[in-house]
Amino acid sequence: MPKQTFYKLPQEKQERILAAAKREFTKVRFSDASINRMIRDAGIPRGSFYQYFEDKTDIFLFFLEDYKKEILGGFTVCIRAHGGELLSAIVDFLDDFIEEAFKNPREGIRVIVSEPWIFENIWADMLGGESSKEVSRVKQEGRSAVDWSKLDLLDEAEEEVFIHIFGAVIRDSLCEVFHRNEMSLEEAKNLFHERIESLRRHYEKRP
Amino acid sequence: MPKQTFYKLPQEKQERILAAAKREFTKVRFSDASINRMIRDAGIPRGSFYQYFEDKTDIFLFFLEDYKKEILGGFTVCIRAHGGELLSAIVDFLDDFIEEAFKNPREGIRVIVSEPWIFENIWADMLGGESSKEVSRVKQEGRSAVDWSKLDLLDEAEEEVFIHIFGAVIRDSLCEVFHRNEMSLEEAKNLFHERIESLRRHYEKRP
DNA sequence: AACAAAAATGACACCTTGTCATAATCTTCC
DNA sequence: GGAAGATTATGACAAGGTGTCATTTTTGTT
Repeated sequence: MPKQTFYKLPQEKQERILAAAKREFTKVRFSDASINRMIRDAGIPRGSFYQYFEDKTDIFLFFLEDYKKEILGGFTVCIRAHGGELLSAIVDFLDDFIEEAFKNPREGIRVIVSEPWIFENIWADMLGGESSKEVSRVKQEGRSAVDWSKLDLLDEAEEEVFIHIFGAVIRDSLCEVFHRNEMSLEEAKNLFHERIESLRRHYEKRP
Repeated sequence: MPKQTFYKLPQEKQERILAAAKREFTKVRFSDASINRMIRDAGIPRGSFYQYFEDKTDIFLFFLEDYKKEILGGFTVCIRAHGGELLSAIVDFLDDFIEEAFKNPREGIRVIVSEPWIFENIWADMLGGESSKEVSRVKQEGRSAVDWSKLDLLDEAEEEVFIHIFGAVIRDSLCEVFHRNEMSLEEAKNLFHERIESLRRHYEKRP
């Protein structure tokens, strides 16, 4: 996370830097992102960057806080719209997400799938772990929007385990869709549907 | 995959290069691996490297073929030892794998978790996709070593879906164990057990 | 205003990668 | 054997990346 100095900066400058970071990180994958380009874009000298951030990871994590709120917030809305049904909600959410990603070819999605720890970082916020107050709130909301009684889980421990399994499947599928060889929109959607349906068949309570 | 020129090289030189690649890729994560170090280690000039390989990814994929055979082969033996019970086999296999990884702190494991597409590449060999003849054979053996009748899967399609879900959970857990904050050996093992047990409870046929 | 602390700055050292002109070597054919 | 042609080897080079640090500028305090 940014150093003290960064937060003392005028709002305008902070935003300019965040915007440049966002442009860079949504354009190329993390490992290809360049500090050089970001500072050129933001119009700050090289030395200043290191006055504000430790390194690329540092500014990325800062940027990610924003991105997280956006994603988790949107998902929570979606869960509510589906009356707490997590699995129906995710299908809907991913359909939109993929469509969007196919429209703006590849942009943005790279943020999530480019490094294993990134999705995990996002996902962890639905579980626990240290996050900023704001993100914590968003996380709590998301979790409590789910109607857990519809799933066949023994106790809170397995509830947590399920969230991990669920997250793993989504991440894995996202990687597959956006990382490997080309795939049509229909194929991509279908890939998700199949997997979520399998989870539903085995994890939803039967009457 | 390597260019023609590489395969015309004397065996000894090929092996020297592969060995150097292996040392590099098992020491640092993919994005930090340096061609420079590899060629220095292997004692070949810079220009030659590009005569043999396209780039870092190219030599990595070459190295990975070897690594895959090792991993998939070992897992197949383990599946057989468990009479085809996939879930029991994976618990056993991962226990060993993690113990090994904790002994030689962090070495090797990086290969798998450092980039999302790597594990997928390995895993894909249990499903299909283009692989070398040798790997294909290993893959077929692995798949047919599993006693699928013990799992509650509708048809071959869901069998395939399950392999993905299964792989996703393992990869996700590996990332969690080796990527994020420190974790004790016991905690790590327990993390896997919990998740595999949940899968077992929901995916194994009930009497 | 004078002094100390904090922040800004860009040149620098050192790394990386991929290319390319040239040199060395191997093939082939007469 | 030797000359021509194809293939391979080689390291210097350009272009770009990162993190540091001595120096200048700004800010805050007495």
